[in-house]
Amino acid sequence: MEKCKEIGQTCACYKVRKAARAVTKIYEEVLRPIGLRATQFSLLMATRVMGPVTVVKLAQVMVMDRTTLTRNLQLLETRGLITIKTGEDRREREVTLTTSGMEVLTKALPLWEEAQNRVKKGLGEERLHNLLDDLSEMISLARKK
Amino acid sequence: MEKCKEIGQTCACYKVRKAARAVTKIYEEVLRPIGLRATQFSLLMATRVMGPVTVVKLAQVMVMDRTTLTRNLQLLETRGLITIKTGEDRREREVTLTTSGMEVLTKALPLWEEAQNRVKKGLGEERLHNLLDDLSEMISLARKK
DNA sequence: TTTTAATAGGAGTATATACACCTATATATT
DNA sequence: AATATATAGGTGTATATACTCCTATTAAAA
Repeated sequence: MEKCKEIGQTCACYKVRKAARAVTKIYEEVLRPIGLRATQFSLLMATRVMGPVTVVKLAQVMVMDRTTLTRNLQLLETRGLITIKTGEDRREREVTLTTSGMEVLTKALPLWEEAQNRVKKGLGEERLHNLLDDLSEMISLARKK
Repeated sequence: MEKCKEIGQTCACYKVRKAARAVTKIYEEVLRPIGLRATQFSLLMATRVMGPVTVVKLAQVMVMDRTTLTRNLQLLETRGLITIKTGEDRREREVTLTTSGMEVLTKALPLWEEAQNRVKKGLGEERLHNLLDDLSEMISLARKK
């Protein structure tokens, strides 16, 4: 049980989750004025790029459980930032960004940039780039099985 | 709005949260047989090393909101894995690992090692080490303000 | 063509997370 | 000592997350 101390420094899960809480705080602080959570901002961005897109496809890209995505999308739909309607294949549901959603994103972008710059300056551009690459690797690693 | 695509690759918040979901899945998969979530495992570990420890102190170390910690601790207390009792300073509440909690940790450790090894092999020991260091840097960066 | 498989998605439930607002206790100020 | 302030902690509420089990629809097999 003497390992416990090391694990606090070496456990990938612990460290990544802790970092997620920490970095989320930075971004949500700046996004609060427009009432967007970190996940919501990411979802709107993804929808902007991929939409119209099905729930399953979006969940794959976000590495998010399909049912988690459903709940998250419902909130955005209620606020009129996206639309969700049945696709040609009537099993599928297509998610699309609305004009209102686009407007919110336009307001969000400079705020996002504030947070991103703070992280960039804090870590250094080089190091941040490296970090993001390594995280991508970790993500695809987890996808494999 | 053409920036949207890049942001998917460069947003630190998005990437770290996504990685957290991905890596959590790996660890929770192996921990499921003993009924521990990733956060619960980390909390037990932290309590093992730091306990008896106050809620505020534990929250600082975990970079977790105090109230979040309260809810998480309640679950562990209900299961008899920790005890929470009023300290000398009667505002404080001291968290301590129980014998039962220690036993669960003993069972959890080899399972945790499975997951950790999978990540270590996937990324390479060197790269993982680097990644964890960079995440530590990001965490302390977020702590500063 | 009927039956069976696979796929897309939702609802129930439980945990994780944090903000706003509250109480209790200890410390500092006067 | 009485009051004010700071600190520790909890509750209400809302979002985030994912597992299990369910239905609907499409595609495949017989």
